[in-house]
Amino acid sequence: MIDFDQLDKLIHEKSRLSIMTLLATRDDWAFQDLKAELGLSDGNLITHMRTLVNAAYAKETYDESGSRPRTTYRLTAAGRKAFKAHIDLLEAIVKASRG
Amino acid sequence: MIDFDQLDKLIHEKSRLSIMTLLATRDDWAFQDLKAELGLSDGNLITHMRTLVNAAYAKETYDESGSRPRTTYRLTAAGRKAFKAHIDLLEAIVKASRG
DNA sequence: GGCTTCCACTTTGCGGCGCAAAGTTCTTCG
DNA sequence: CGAAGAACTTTGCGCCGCAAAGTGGAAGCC
Repeated sequence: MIDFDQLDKLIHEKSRLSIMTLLATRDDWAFQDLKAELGLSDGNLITHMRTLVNAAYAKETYDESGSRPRTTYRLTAAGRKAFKAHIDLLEAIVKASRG
Repeated sequence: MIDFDQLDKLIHEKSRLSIMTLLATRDDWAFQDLKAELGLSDGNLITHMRTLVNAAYAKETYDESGSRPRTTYRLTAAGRKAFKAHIDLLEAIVKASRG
């Protein structure tokens, strides 16, 4: 049977699952773009991003060269690996539920 | 893009996702069997089952005919439908993450 | 046939966390 | 120079997953 314990709680949470899915599709995401794309509030999003950064799943980059500050995020190798493992598990769940 | 808001919070939670997956594979599940299969504590499991029953995703049946009481659960039509929709969404997420 | 043990749930309490509202800092505009 | 807005940050509330303690009744023991 599937080992549901291996579902990474950090990734499984709905908002972070959506964030990780976006981060996996493109190298860099600005805070504002994530916010707009996902419709999350500022406070909500930053909390999730901090969680992902603390887990070393994402890396934060400040860019102060422009007039307005700009924070971008990208997956780390560990983040990409953990996300892939998570997706593999989800796929197994889907398959088990269809059988 | 995928609408992550449609992920049913009741189903998405890790423990309940595992419970729903089991309930979907077989008609009837006894409380004790679910507990043994998933390794959840009594209090944890009953809380989740109550949540699912309250949501009308599962139906509870008491059987007092034997010497020991026995509580069994099965998915309702609504539960089966909601679970299927959830699995469809997970599948879409998996596909989007592979592309 | 009482007394203890065990079984099958239930209830309770705590800790953690998602979420939005309010706050902060800095830049731009009149 | 003061007000407005942008881009985060902090704070506080409320919900909820979880295990530890509780309950009520059957089973074993003598």
